[in-house]
Amino acid sequence: MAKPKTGGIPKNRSISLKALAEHLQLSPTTVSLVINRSKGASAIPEETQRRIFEAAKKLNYRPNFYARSLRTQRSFMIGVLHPDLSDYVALLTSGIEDHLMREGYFYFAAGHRNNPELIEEYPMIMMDRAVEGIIVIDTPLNHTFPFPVIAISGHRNVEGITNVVIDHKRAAELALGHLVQSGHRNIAFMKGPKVSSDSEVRWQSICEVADAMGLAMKPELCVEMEFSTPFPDMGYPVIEKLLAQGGRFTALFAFNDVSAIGAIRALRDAGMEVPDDVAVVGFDDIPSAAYNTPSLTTIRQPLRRMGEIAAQTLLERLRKKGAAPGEVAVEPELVIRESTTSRLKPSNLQRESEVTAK
Amino acid sequence: MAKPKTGGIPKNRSISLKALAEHLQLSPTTVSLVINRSKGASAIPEETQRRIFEAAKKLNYRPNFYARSLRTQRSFMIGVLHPDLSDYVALLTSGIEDHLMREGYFYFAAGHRNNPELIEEYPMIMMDRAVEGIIVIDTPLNHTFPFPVIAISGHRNVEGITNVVIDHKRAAELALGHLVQSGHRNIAFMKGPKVSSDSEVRWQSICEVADAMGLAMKPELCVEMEFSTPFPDMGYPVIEKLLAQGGRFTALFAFNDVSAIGAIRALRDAGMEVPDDVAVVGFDDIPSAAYNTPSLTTIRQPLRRMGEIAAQTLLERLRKKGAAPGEVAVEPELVIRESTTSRLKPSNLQRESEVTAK
DNA sequence: TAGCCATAGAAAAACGATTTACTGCCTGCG
DNA sequence: CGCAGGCAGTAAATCGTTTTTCTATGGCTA
Repeated sequence: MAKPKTGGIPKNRSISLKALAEHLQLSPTTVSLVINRSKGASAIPEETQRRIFEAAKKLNYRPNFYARSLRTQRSFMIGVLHPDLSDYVALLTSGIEDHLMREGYFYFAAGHRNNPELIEEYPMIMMDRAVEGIIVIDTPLNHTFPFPVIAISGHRNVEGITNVVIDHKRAAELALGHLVQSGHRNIAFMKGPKVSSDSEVRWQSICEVADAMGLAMKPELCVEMEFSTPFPDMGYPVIEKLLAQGGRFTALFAFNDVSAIGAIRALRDAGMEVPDDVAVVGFDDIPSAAYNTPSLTTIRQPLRRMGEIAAQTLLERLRKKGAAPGEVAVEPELVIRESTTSRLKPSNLQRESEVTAK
Repeated sequence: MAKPKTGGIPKNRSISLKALAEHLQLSPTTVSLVINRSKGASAIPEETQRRIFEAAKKLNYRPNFYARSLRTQRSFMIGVLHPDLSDYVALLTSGIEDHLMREGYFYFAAGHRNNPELIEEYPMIMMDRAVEGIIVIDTPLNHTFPFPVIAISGHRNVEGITNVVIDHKRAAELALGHLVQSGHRNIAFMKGPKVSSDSEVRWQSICEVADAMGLAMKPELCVEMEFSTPFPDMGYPVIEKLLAQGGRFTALFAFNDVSAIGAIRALRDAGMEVPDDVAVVGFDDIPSAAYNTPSLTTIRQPLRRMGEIAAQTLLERLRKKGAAPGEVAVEPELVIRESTTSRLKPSNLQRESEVTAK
């Protein structure tokens, strides 16, 4: 095992601007002006500026973040609120993080676990911590806030909240189109749990599209999930219920990939093979969708990209106050894999691609 | 769709202590003392205190976080540094978050993607933002820091860093014991990628235990992963390489669950069935392990718990400075599922349990 | 020679809390 | 009568910046 290199000195809690100024025999004002490259610094000669920078580097001066924030009223801090750190959330967050870091922002995250009190409280706490805006994922908000708010997969129409959503109508067309073209008529549907903000809109779109395609949605082939977890267990019991309802079906459109994986497990445990007995379509295209056995046919949401868009939109709103787009939509994509066809080889492992904003 | 209830007023950026004091015809001092329940507040009569609290509530007074932090030199903020938001990291983070929130701390997270510059830089940035300590996940640190640091899956011996680790020796005993008992002699081994801090220790333990069990580790049955991603693709090419080396084996001990899933896919694509042709053991017990097909036999790390322990240890070190335990170890557990046995039913879906600190 | 501008920098007032010393005023006690 | 101690607070310093306003000197121009 490597020897414990105890490299670079601990960098003790750094010195203050005042101390630095004293050391330089200058006033704090001057030093501050130069360090921040303010317009006022133009009056300070090159030589002095050099001295200042040099000393700052040598003494490892690092401005106190709190003092600075207190004065400038800026924190370069964004709050991210989500139900739970699922795969889905992790990908979105990853996209958010990418963009924020590039722009010099940090974020803090909090998971409310669908606890209504926490959903109320966290935004307040974040506000206390002076975030400049927040991004909520799959979380319904009822207030308006004194800062910009972006909702990913939010569908409320709240003043000051910009929704980043996927085109659910198109998604339904892709999924149902694929199944119908593959010859399926008896399709079972899984409605998302009430706590998930996408459930209602996604369901409506499916109904509309099915109707437009002349496809009957038989009640005995529809089930609704009762709870939400970030794990496949959320898809298991609902399939048991579906089977108990006794309808016959050759295909299943699941609410999302996580529940589709649980559903497939439940179908297998009941003696049915996927895709031979039942074809299954998921939603999201989380990383494990491609590696599940059978790999999942699914409606891909460009999650990373959606995270980036959310972050980008937020920062834009921060720059020019006022203009708050109500919605930014992205396009879904159909990814066909084993769960609706017989074995493919090699597996379809490609990742997300494009996006359209409107 | 629900009508857009625009509930509770925006809570404009809240008033200051001074304003509140003025409104009450009291000095800021008094109000501060009472609000913070300082010892000095004992001199203030009940009635006045009531008035103060009432007004604070009515005017929605919320102390300015920056001003307060500036004065008290406390931020109640922890930094969490990780390579990437994988399943593994998400679970740990979830545990960390649980504990921190309970104690009134917040955290910010950053993913360095194994970029050495970022690994250097992020702790500094976090320090600038006045975190009181940091928790690193699977990230090697070379400095010492002027605040407590906890490393999950870290194995360096650095002054001031407390490592939270799993007992790898025990883990190897469990995995190899299980395979040997099931009659396997020709076992293939996957060594983790260099960037992962667990790779070396885990490998050493396997070698020792194999040796102790009189099990030969044939070179043609050993492969090392070249890269690390949070997705199963990290396990795919390494199996192609293993097969190309031409050794015969009936079992595989993968580096972790993610790579095990990719490995299983590669084996299948090469015409071999799991577990019938090859038994596979993973490591971690991430949520999808139980839902993979075949479900994964694996060495479970109590990830959530480890996160909690890390957070708890950090806060303890924060309270009583000085005492810095070098290591806290937790016990692994063997979870037997389909990938090493023929089909089980129902699937073994239980979650993590206990832990031991030493 | 008055007026003006550029140069080089400093003083002082914020930002919004916390905290250490005080200040009067009363009352009870020896 | 003198004073200790409790009561009910307050003044002022401080945390470390940023920013607006100011000064002092010298040189140039009209």
